[in-house]
Amino acid sequence: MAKIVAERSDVTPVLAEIFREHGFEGASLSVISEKTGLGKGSLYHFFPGGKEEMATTVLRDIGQWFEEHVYLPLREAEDPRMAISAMCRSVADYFRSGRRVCLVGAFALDDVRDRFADQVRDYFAEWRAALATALEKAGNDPARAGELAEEAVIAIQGALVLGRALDDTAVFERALARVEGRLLAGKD
Amino acid sequence: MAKIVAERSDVTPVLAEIFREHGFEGASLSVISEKTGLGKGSLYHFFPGGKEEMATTVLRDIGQWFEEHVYLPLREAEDPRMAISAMCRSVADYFRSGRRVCLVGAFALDDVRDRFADQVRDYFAEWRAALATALEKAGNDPARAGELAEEAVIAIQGALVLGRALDDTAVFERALARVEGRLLAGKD
DNA sequence: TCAACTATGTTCCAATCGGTACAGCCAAGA
DNA sequence: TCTTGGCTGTACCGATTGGAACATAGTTGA
Repeated sequence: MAKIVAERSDVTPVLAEIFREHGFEGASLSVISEKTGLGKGSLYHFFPGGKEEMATTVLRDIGQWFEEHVYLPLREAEDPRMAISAMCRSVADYFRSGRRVCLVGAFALDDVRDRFADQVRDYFAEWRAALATALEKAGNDPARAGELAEEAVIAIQGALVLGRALDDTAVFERALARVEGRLLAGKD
Repeated sequence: MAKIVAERSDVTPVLAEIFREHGFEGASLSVISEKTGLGKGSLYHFFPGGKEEMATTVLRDIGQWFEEHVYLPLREAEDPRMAISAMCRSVADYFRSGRRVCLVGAFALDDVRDRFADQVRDYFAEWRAALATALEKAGNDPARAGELAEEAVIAIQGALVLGRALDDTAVFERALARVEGRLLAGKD
């Protein structure tokens, strides 16, 4: 058979979507094999550690994407208010207006959280910290910046839950608009 | 062997805790059998429909608890502001300050949402509606009441996610305090 | 007192699980 | 051209899955 893709980096986003859809336990090797188009042999060639290595790879991938597109722009922005707006756009894009689930959030609610505790914690801790940094640069005092940042992350995650529960993308869009407004206003 | 408990209603809360801890796919019959202390024979006597029936029973149980302790008091409160405060206390209790996960929220993020879509949707829809009713009675106009209610439910769910991800119960407590303050203030 | 019924533990089942072994395939370098 | 080594499909492994069957023990009503 011809060498078509054969790079871990090509398979990782597909794996991410599978884990998002089925969760860790629900993602069986057979559905992984089917949706990636890779036989078990290939899967274990790329991920000798099996499902666990697939999941950590996916989590690292997600972490890197957020670091590059969200955390770093927030931390190093010249105009923090513009960076915050940009974050909201990126997040809306990434989560497809709530149609897409946050894999890290889903893992956090599951008992697999324990197996990936470090990566799950870091994802949210860095998000909160980067947003707080931007909020401070926008003129909020440290305590207020931390509170606003935490509230924003909470609202985004909660909106993903509620939006999927009600099967209504408007929930997420409304929530994100509120988040942006409150972050930019800075007051209660 | 002696008849010890032998009621569905005795097993249901245990099942709920198992599903909360492991998710639907992760809750195998063997752990269910172990934690309930019931053999497979007994489990299938009480729940002929297998795991699916166990889950729907648990969801119905949760729905009834919230109807009785949260939704109904909110809808029929004489003093809506006191009812809102009572809701916050009930919720903090129920979720054990964030140490306990919202099973319905966890299901919403999983692909099992599709199998229990109606129960998942109703849980959140009724919560939002009951809270909005109380907020209207407290003097908010309907649009504002709906927005505040949605925001509160989102914040609670998001706080459960973030709290578990960071393994920090203070996250949930802070969030709930903010929710109560904002619901009672009524303004932005 | 004795059948009828309910609850329970044990056992078994086919299917599927995650994972391994391995033989061959292909493209590229020597 | 031949070799090499990364990739792939297939067959298979033991373990576990969700589920069903069944014999028996406890309870109950006649």
